[in-house]
Amino acid sequence: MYIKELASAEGGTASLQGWVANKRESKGIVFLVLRDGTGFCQCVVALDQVGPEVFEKASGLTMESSVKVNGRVVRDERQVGGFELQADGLEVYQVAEEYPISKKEHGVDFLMDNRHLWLRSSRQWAIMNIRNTIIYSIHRYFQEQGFLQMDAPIFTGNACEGTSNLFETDFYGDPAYLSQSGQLYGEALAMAFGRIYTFGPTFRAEKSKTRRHLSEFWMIEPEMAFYDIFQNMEVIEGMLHHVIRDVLATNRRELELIGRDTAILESSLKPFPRMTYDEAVRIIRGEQDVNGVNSIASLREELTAATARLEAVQQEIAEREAGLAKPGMKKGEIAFHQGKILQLRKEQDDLEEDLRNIPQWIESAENFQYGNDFGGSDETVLTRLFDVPVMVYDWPHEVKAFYLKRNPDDQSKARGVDVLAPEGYGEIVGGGERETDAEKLKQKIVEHELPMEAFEWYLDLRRYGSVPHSGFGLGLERVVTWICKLKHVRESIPFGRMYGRLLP
RNA sequence: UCCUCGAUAGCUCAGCUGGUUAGAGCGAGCGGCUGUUAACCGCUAGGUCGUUGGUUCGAGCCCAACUCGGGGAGCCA
Repeated sequence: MYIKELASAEGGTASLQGWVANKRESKGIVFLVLRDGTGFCQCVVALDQVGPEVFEKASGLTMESSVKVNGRVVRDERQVGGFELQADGLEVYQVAEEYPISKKEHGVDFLMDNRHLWLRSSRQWAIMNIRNTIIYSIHRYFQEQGFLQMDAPIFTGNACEGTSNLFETDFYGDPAYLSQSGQLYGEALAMAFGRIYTFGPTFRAEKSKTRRHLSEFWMIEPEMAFYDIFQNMEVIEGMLHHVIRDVLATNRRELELIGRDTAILESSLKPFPRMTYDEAVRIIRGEQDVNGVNSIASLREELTAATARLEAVQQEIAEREAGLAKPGMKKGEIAFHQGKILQLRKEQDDLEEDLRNIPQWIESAENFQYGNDFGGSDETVLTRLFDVPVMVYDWPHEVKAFYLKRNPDDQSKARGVDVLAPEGYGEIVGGGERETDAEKLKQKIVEHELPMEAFEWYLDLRRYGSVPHSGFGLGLERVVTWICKLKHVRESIPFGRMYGRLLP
């Protein structure tokens, strides 16, 4: 039986197999928190119930020891899953060696070195369950509408958008690259099957060390024949609504466990604001307000607030340290204050980071040059003003990919669309309507100095029955990161690959 | 590639303007306690202060280079 199914055995008996996630012990009673992958359940081993032999075994268990526990299923509202198991039998598979991950806090580097074990912790369990819901939800959304899931190759001979950030490998003596996008293949598939989506790994050899970059990540790339950019936006919004609704419906417990405030997720079920690049620029520069809020003014307010908070935090740290310096404090009290100080120092670090960042955001927002692509700070400045993802379309064609169609009414704009997640998460989707004219494409390929011969097959798509079509790419990990409100993408994927991280 | 912050016990951190035997909590081991939720209380063990070189009577602390890591810029999903 699995922990998830305990409700069906209430009042009866159950046999659980799993790992010891936590243990607390008193004379005559041992509390084992068992973890089996489907959930967590406290098992109570009482000396007078099981006898000295079994009790001795329970008492000798270490963290992450593997066991089988038989017992009575009792409802107990104090427990996470709502049930506990009152043991009458215990079988030990293995008494684990000293487990490196303790119940206290750890640093990122240590945890990443132990990622294979870190995944067992409740927070990671919750995140991975949400990731699973998101993946399943995306498949369901497209499958139910009749899209075909198709796979683009991972080895590619040509670069989709330039070669600078590609991983090069050896393909029987010829250079080959790991795919940085399946999009061009997606377009070929859409011309064959109408509406398709790819769902696969993508590789970017960017030496970026930021909280939103991975070298290997999973991308969903739908491509639809006969769709224009506005229909494309409908699909993006529909898909994200579907995903958010599914996560809210199936992962309430997990969201609570990781402390995710669901208010913004609920409000993201509203229609997403759609604005042109021009309008977004006016908002970033503070020339246009959003619901009465001005970007620059609100940044200034935040800067003031952060400065005041930092002073308060520093003062509290000083006070608590002074208190600790005095003799005669009880051990528990000392531990309490030390814990507080640790928390405050973390907050201090975060505030200091804000104080470094915000002035830069203000500067870059005030001096934003019309015609440029948005940087990370510009996205933050814009999305802070919304509680839903924002869709920005019609970008200056110079900053966007060669395959995007121009706005027929304004040739300076390309029909690309970026979806920017709120709360500072930035770009989660990039897409647009594709150029249909072979000659215009050729011209762009020349301008971008791309090897024409590698794109001949792509140009064929415009020679034989060219049609309007659109699509987009969704970064799975960025969506997981936003929905779970994680500080870093590395927690959104089982084994993240990024600059400086290849093991485990 | 650039900017910025950091590296002290198994883990998370403290260590004042350079000063003699480097501290705490957690974890581990032992003991105590029938209901705990990061349980609690007592005791014990545990350190070549990232590496190399320099300054100094004296370096965990100052300087330089390197290595590794955090955050950011660029680039992007």
